[in-house]
Amino acid sequence: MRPADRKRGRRVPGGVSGHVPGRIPVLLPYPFAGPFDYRVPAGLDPRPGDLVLVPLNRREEVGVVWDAPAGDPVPERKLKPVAAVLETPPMQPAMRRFIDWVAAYTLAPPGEVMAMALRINALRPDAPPTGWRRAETMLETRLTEARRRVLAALGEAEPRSTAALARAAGVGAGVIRGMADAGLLAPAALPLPGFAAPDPDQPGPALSAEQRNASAALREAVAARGFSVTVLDGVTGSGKTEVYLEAVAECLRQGRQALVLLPEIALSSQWLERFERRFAVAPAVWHSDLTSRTRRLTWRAVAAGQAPVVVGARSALFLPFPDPGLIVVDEEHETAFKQEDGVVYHARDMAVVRARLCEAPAVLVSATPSLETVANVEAGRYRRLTLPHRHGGARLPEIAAIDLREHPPERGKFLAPPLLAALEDTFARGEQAMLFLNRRGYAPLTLCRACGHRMQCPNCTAWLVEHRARRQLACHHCGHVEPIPPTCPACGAEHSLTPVGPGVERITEEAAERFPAARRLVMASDTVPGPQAAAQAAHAIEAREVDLIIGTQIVAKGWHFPHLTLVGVVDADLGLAGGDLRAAERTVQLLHQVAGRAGRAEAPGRVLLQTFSPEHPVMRALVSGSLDTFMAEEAEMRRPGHWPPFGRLAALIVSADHAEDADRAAHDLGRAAPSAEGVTVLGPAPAPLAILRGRHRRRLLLKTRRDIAVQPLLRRWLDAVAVPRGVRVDVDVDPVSFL
DNA sequence: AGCACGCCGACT
DNA sequence: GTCGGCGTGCTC
Repeated sequence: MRPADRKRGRRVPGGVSGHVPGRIPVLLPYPFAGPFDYRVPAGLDPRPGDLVLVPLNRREEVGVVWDAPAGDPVPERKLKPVAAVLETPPMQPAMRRFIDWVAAYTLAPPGEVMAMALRINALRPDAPPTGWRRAETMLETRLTEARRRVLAALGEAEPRSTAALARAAGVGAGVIRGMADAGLLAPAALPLPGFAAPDPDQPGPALSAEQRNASAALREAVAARGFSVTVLDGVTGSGKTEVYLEAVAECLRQGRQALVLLPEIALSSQWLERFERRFAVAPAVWHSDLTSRTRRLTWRAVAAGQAPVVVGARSALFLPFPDPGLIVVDEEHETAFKQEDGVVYHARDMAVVRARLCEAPAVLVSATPSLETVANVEAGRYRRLTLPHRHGGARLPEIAAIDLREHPPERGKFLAPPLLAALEDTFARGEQAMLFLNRRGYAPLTLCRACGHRMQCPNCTAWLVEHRARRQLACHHCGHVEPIPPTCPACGAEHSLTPVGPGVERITEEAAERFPAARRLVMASDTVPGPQAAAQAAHAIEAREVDLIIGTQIVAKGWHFPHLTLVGVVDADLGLAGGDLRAAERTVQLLHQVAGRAGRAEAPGRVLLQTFSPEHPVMRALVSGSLDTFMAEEAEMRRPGHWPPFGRLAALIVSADHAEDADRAAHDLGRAAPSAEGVTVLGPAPAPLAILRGRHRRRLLLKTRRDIAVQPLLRRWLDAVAVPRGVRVDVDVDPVSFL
């Protein structure tokens, strides 16, 4: 008998659990079509959900005992025996059903989906502690000044990490190492945030009557302990976070765990501060940049029910909550919730599925709910709570368009006179301003004035973006970089390469010329790379150490800057180019979110949209504040053609190293396309990014009525076509990107 | 995903 | 004569 079984008090053998006697299906974390069968040796009794060690092709792998018997039974003689049942807590039935559901919906191999739930190395023993405390026996021998500072910084209480200690003492990490070697410091486990119990009953910020009503409704949903979906739709600055934190509090009172999904956890320093203001402790956080130790400890704490609240990116959906009592998706309209590589899934939709499978309430939060969500409200599937007013008496900003045909910027410049005047006024009043342009770098295109050559990525159908500070041209799709050439690579002309169009760097340069006294801060994914940088930037803005923020879409996300009163959108038309189904919807959402950064406290906010088409419905909707009307009109445009949310879409992306291979495979797929009433196939056509990372790409789009499931159609379709080696077909169910 | 097997170039 | 390049195929 193995120790593991003894500890779990299993009756051995005989009691085989409802499967074919002596054999069990085991799902392995690889892209196989389904689980593999294994023989159960005498002395082991693996049950569904158990983590097991099994032989696989000369190796041993960790898998999970699955529920469904495998499809074609493999001949008895091929079966290998299960090697061991692991001590790790078994995977819950609700999680197994969730994995099966996601795999079936996205057409991903189930093992690949399960890998997301196991990828935490939960099995390895703990890494050695990574912090330091004072050694027990302190040899007060000749301490250097640096070493004395380290001991002073350390104090007697909490152990601290090498990096934190070095920073606090103003010494290098080498000093810490040396002290450890000399026995002055002893290793100690670092405390992990997120496991402290938040007190739901400690008083939080004062809520308005409107907020109290909404939070009462959410608390009821949590108290009902069943599946429901509530949409919390409140204008920017209405205090939605504080409202749903009351639902979290209710969940905690029940002793259940809560999960909050944020689109960009790295940028959520202000969210974490709000959480701490409400509950006095930090939540556990989950995202891809955690150290492996923190990952492992967090995963285990979640599995043991000891992390009361987890705030995380989309991958947090696959954490092993034994009994979640609430799932919140904040900024539910955000496309960042769509995972685009590996298993292609939408975390907002899968959060609703997970909530349903574990009979918990889901809350979708946004100031600009997606059309999908609005359609679900109107169909009666989701309940909607509305917060129509800003919190604390603040008013919504006044939004106006600047017609660039009437008010052109100076030649070679991008800020129109009315916007410059507004900036000047704002700075004169001592208030803060923001310029928004969703484009990183200096210029999106570099052109030779002599021969017309355009600097292009060697691997992608994309222009290279100039990053002047780094003296580089970069591809934003594949990461290719090259130095800015001194002469035109096509014609050899000197001084002929010209930047065309603006990026945030170029706008910053223009602002610096116009307003040399204004203190500027650029916020883009490359200048604000991580959580610390984001927190630092936010604090600098809050402390009024910054007058002008120039940023890409990362400035749109939920920030609260009380002294910010002017937002200038440099190119409001930017997102509308290209025939993307959701271009208008996304542009309205993004610009509305950006606009919502203005005037969140006493001083009223103002937003100026630079556009060449102020008559465009998107601009009209933003200016008049009639977002609901716009979305209703957008919906009516999609309804007759059965476009989402009134129909279903799935994309097939065919890619190959050679264009001919991609074309041939795409045409073969096109010929085998399903045809039926209510089913349309568009394409094949070259993808807008026809070459990406050196691979040639073609797209086909399957569109069906809403009452037709796309998965069986897709399965039959893909089974009917033999895809040659070297050609890949990726399936994207419910695509949000059409590149 | 690994990790074999397999058939073609530069080495002791 | 071998070491080894990574193309392709299998893993219950």
